Amino acid sequence: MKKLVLIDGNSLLNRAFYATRLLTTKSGMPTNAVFGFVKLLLKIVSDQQPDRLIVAFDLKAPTFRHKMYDGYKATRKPMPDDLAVQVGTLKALLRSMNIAMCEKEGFEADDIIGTLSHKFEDTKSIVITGDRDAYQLVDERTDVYLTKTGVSELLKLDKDNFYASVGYRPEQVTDLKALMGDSSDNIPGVAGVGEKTATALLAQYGTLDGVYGHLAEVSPTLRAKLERDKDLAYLSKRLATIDRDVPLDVNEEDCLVRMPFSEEVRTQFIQLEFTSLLKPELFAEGDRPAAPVQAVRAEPLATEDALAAFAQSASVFSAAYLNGTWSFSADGETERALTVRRTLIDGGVSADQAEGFLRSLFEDEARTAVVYGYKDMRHALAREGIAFRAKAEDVSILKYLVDYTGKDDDLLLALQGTPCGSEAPACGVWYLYGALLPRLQEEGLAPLYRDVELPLADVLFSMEESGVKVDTAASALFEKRYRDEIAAAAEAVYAAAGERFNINSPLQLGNILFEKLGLPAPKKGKRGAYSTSADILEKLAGEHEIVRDVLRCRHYQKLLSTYIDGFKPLIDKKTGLVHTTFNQVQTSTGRLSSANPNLQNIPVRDDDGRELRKLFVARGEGRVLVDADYSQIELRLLAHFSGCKELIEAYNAGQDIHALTASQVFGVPIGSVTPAQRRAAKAVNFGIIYGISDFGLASNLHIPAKEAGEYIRRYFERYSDVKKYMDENVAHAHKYGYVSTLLGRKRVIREINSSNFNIRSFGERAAMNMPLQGSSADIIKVAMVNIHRRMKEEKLRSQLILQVHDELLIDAFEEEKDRVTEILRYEMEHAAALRVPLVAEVHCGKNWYEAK
DNA sequence: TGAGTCACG
DNA sequence: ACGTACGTGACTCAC
Repeated sequence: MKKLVLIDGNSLLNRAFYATRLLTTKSGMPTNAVFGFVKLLLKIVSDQQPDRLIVAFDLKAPTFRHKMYDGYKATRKPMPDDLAVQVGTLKALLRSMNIAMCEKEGFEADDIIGTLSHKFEDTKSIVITGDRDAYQLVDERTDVYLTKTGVSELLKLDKDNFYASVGYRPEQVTDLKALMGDSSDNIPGVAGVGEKTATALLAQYGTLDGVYGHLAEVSPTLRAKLERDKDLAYLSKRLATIDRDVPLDVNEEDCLVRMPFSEEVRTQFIQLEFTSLLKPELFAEGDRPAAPVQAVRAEPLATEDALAAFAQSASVFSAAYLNGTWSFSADGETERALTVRRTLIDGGVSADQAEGFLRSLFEDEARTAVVYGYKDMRHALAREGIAFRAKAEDVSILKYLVDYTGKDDDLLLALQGTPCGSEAPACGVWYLYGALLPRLQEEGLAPLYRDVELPLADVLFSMEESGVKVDTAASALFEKRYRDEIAAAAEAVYAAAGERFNINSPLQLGNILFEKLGLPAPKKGKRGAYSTSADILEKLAGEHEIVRDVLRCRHYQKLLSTYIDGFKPLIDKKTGLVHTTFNQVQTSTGRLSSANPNLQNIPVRDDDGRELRKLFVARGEGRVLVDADYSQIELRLLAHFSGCKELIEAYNAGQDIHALTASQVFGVPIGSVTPAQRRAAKAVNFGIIYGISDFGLASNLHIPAKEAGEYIRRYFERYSDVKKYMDENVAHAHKYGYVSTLLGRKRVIREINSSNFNIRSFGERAAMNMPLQGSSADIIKVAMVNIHRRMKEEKLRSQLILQVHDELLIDAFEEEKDRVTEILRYEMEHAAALRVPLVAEVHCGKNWYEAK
């Protein structure tokens, strides 16, 4: 006898939605119902091992029951938006999984299931649903599994246990509903008869007809109710009765459960961020390198012979370093994988032999090492005194370029869904490499990878290794000053408040300012929390002197904790250098990020904070810092991409672009633009780059949204090509799901087709901004690679040490200063040929403050 | 661990 | 009508 599983899709999705905590992807797409559904589906398949499986869905169109009774399901609330958007996601996923789906206009999923449960010869049916209506389907060929509180718990009802579990028989279900009704479907039943009375009546008289045949025997009040609603009772019975004769055209062969799933399903799981479902056994073997897995299991630990044999044959190998253990894998003539512990000596290999092995692989320029995080591995080897001279392939960069998801990229996560266990990361790296390389080609990203990102990894390695010199003596002076300022400001705050409290706590501060002192505040955020942000406080500065002291306290607290105390443990005591880490695979636009410490957010905007830059100095006598930054690179890219004639001509003529914008927006001659007008125009130009909105511009300029909207209207009226360009970006994102940069770097924007206005609007702004921000990143990366190469070629000893998005900093020898300045300017200005000139401004100084 | 705040381009 | 600027990282508090 064959086994057929029939799932009530809507019912189960609904249950899964309420039983699973709200999950969303990083981009905010809700996925909890789909996740719960798929998890249960996989469990059913694994537990039941069915031959066939069909998921039935309701359609929105009215059914025959609506025609019988206007009120049918009239009280049902509409699906919440977060659930409604998941129906399409689920169906798309099921289609990829080759799961048969069935829906029919005019019928509900129940009817489809009822019909299919008897359709096929020699088949036992299992119905999965959260709806008790399906009880009536239980018979010798049909079991019903009801979802209990969670979704993973199922209550099994079959012919034998039904009466004991439920208290009546399956064929009585419709009669029961006829009497008691069903509020969820708005089935009326007999008024005044509930579950208890109905069950008792049916226990006594068997059927609805039986009840009405023995009306004389029931109590007068009950008899009156039954007589009055007799028509409703029979109508209710028809409404509750599942139609088991729906005309359906279902091919039995299409309902086979096809496991394992295709690569497409794996891709969708990754996109939905269902990482816990990425189990290797669920997916087809496909193009996986199967051999290394076998080898790993056969030969997990290195022996002297194994090392020698591996080194002999592996001209291309993958390597990973995790928790003190190296692992290697190769796909050469002798497929193998092995692990080497550096500290614990396993398999008779000594520490020296292990080191020799590492050298023979990594210091050999003729080999290719495929790794995940080349820069980090190069650091790890450097700490052991081993150079990384082999040609490198970095899978983390491949993944970043090809399959950007915005998730934290740790190796183990990336390896989920590969056939390799955690004991063999190198095998996983090899697998990912094989999977990603073809996609790099397909997407036209190979030049960006080979000519820019991969060489850049070497540049970043060298920048991190060089480090930046910090003047620790000066740092101590700043520290003293900040502590004094904080203490004074805090005392002033306490005096004005009449009590001591924690000024660093927005909660306590809000209560003091807005409750105790009664300052006016717009209530903001959930649970009525007050905002104490600088933006709000600055508006209140005139109301009470405490506000200025709070701001002063905050200001110095920020400088002290982030740039003095925060830096201390990161400064190398012997050398006085800080070595930041540049993350090359983090941002959605292609920019770098900097951490531990972050050297890309050192204060500069206000004069007081800017002084901190005096702490970052050239590393000794005879050295100087050379700083170069692009002038308005994103606006120049906007002129280039949009083809806007006015902007292009202005840049070619070296005009002041903000003044020009001011003259256009405010309708005054460029010579009579006031400083305030120029400032406003500058904000408009920034707004354009960010994907402008009247509200955003208004809050930035502190003007009414209507006025801001007027600025924007005038801007786009004057620069209509810019408007057209922005619209094209949004349209492209809608159509293809991504936008791209000058060098073809892509950002997938799934938010763009969201039904949620906020999420969609965010996607549209991102679509407008990313090509500009990302192209700027492309260009400075090209410049960095070329600058590094030029300095090497010309044997200069000066070192590139920092990149701050549109700025480069070189720690230069005095005698190389002029040459370095020339190289910096030339390579930055020639990193791309645009319709407008690229301009870099270069300055020198003993410290970063002077050089800026 | 997440929210609030604030430093940068 | 909706409720907002784009991209980061670090520190602090409070759960």
